[in-house]
Amino acid sequence: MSISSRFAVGVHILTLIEFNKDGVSSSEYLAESVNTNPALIRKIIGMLKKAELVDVHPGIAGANLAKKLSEITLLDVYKAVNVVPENELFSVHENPNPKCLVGRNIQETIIPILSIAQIAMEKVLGSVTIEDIFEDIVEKEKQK
Amino acid sequence: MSISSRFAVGVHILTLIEFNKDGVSSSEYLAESVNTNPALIRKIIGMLKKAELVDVHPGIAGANLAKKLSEITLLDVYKAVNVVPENELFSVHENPNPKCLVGRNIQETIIPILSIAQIAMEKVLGSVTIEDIFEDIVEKEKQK
DNA sequence: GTTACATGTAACTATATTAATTACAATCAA
DNA sequence: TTGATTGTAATTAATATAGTTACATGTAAC
Repeated sequence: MSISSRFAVGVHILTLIEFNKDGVSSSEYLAESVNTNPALIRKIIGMLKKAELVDVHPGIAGANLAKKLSEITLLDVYKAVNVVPENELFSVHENPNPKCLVGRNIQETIIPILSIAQIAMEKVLGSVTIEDIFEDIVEKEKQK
Repeated sequence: MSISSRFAVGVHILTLIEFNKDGVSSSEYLAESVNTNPALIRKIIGMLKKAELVDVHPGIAGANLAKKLSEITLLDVYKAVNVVPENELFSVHENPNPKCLVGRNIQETIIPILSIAQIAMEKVLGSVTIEDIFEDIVEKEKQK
């Protein structure tokens, strides 16, 4: 199974809001770039708002960044859009048999290891900001 | 989303086969420890067999390890049971708008970053062997 | 060769998530 | 008041998980 593309879409949205900072980033505008429909964008924007990454108001067109580009990491977005349950990237079978030596110890043995693996992944996301994405897109575009 | 517990069950199975190496690890025996049913165990064992981590034969009761404990990493198990598509822990929206600056660059910008995050996670799994799990269970049990 | 038992698989179920979509109430600017 | 936008609920189709039943296939032992 894969982590929902809500995360990638969230990054796309935030980056595009910045590129379009002199314009109005309505859900319809954003949806056209992502290539999906506005309702889905609004759902994701709602999550980003809850995490205080964007400002957006009912009745008023357009979303704006609530923080500086350099202060929003991919990890912030990842957590905002709720694609992985807290500390549960890996699910573990629930009721191993306590009468068995392995059954009664396996969870406390592997859960910390799986947690370290998850944190290693999240640490990478935490080291990249939307500003990095922004700059990289500028670079990539230059080369075209 | 979470990664399927097939992975944790796979680790459980391999560890238990080792603890039970003087006995017969039938799918029914393993299922009792995992606390699920034998058919599910056989399905997972089948994947472990395909990855050459266990030996098992139709008609003959019991599965055995095909490699030394210290030569089986959690990453081997993770790949064997196919819980995450190759290099696609993160899914990315498929058809961003090429007419938009962000749309036509976002994929090639974020995919390498997401790949680095995934590899960081997998590297942790690659650093732990079933032997480590085995030893840790021995330790945990001593403390009880 | 028949019996007993185990593995390998297919099929089916219930549940959950994703992504797409429609619909509409609530909100605000002009 | 009008027109446009956000917020949100509901629906759908597709896919994955985990559990389960059923049975053909394969092997050993009698």
